[in-house]
Amino acid sequence: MTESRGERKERTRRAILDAALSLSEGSALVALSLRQVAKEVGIVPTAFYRHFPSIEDLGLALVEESLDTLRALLRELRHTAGEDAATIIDGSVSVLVEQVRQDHAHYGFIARERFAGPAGVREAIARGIELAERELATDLAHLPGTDTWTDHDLQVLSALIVGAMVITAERLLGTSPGSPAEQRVADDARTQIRMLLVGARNWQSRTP
Amino acid sequence: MTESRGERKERTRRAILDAALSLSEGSALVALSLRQVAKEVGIVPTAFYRHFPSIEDLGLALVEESLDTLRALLRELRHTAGEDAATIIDGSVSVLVEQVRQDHAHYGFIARERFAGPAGVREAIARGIELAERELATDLAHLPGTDTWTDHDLQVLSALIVGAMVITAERLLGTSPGSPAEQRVADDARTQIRMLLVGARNWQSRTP
DNA sequence: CGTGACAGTGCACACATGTTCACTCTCGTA
DNA sequence: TACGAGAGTGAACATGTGTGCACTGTCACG
Repeated sequence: MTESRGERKERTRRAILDAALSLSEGSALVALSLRQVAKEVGIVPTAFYRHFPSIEDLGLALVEESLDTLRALLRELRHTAGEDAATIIDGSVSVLVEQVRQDHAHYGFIARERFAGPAGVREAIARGIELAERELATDLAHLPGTDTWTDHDLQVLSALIVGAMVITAERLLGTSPGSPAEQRVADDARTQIRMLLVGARNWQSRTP
Repeated sequence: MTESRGERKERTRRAILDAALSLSEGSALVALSLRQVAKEVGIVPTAFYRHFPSIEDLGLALVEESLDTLRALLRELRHTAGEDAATIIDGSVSVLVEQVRQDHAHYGFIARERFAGPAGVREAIARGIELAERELATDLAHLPGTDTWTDHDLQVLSALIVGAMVITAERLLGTSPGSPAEQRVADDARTQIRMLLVGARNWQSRTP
């Protein structure tokens, strides 16, 4: 017995989460049956209840986990410093590519459940994205050149950038790691955010 | 009997489509059962097969229909002329708001099934969006001021614009018609596309 | 007028699902 | 060392599901 009681429980909990993640791939959370995941994990259906009261709660746990990796992405992005804007952008997109490649399952889950998931799941994801927008806005406010900007315009700009990131992530999900397609998506994303930043640089907030 | 045989069949076909659209709202296509829609329509389950060979095909028909309304949006957008760029943008966003408001069910369906739907459905939607990007790119090419642009850069720019439109549509889906929230989303979208176009105006394609 | 195509019915079946309950066995603790 | 908590079992249930089959009635057409 090299495993403690708690470790063993945690291990099957993880197995359940992984099974759910893998099974819901190519479909949706709502099309996931308790018995299916139980069979995949290798436990009897009723044992599922020892870990989650329902599939819905399993979904919420999965969202929580996925949002964690999303937050990790943001943290990583924040540390992507550089000399000029161009290198910052290039680095950020690289980080995005890396993360999506690495946590493919989680990002796929978020993409799928963002609109198709149950209400609680949808709201949690929406909150996560909003948070990203707000954080980016405050980050932008501390950058030089944004002194003439309205708070609201900064908010709108970050929404635009985050939106571009989301769409890029969604596109990346459809490509395989290291493929030319992935490279193309990444390059295009870099170009897009550059365009977008050229726009920002020449922007002039109208005083309200 | 004021209804012909064919009209009657078409009517229950429509009823099935509408029922599926309404029932899949708040969930997903994959979580839709044949018996459920049959009960909603008021026919016996097996009668469903007179109209569709399976739920999956029902889904494809719904996608087709939804993509039709998407194409209608594009057509409408194309006719939104104006003096300067600003009025074109304002008009286009207004059209988007109007259309999403009017065909809420279809756009919601697209948003939900874009990633959570079965493979065939996902691909059909992806093709529809790509088509929109290509069409916008050729439209942009005929505009003055884009002579120095690379074909590829034009393509990337339209992907960016279409992406912003998609995200705006998704945001609009969460607001109720005529609400202040809807107004806010629309206004922000106008600002975003303006920013984006300022970027485009100052863009300089690197010769490859 | 008759007849056949065919939308819709009703029953049947085999199967999957969520949840219940009483149970076993084993680790951690008192 | 004794025991209790609790992860996992296995049988049972009511219910929902897709689909097959024989059927009925009625509109359209020869």
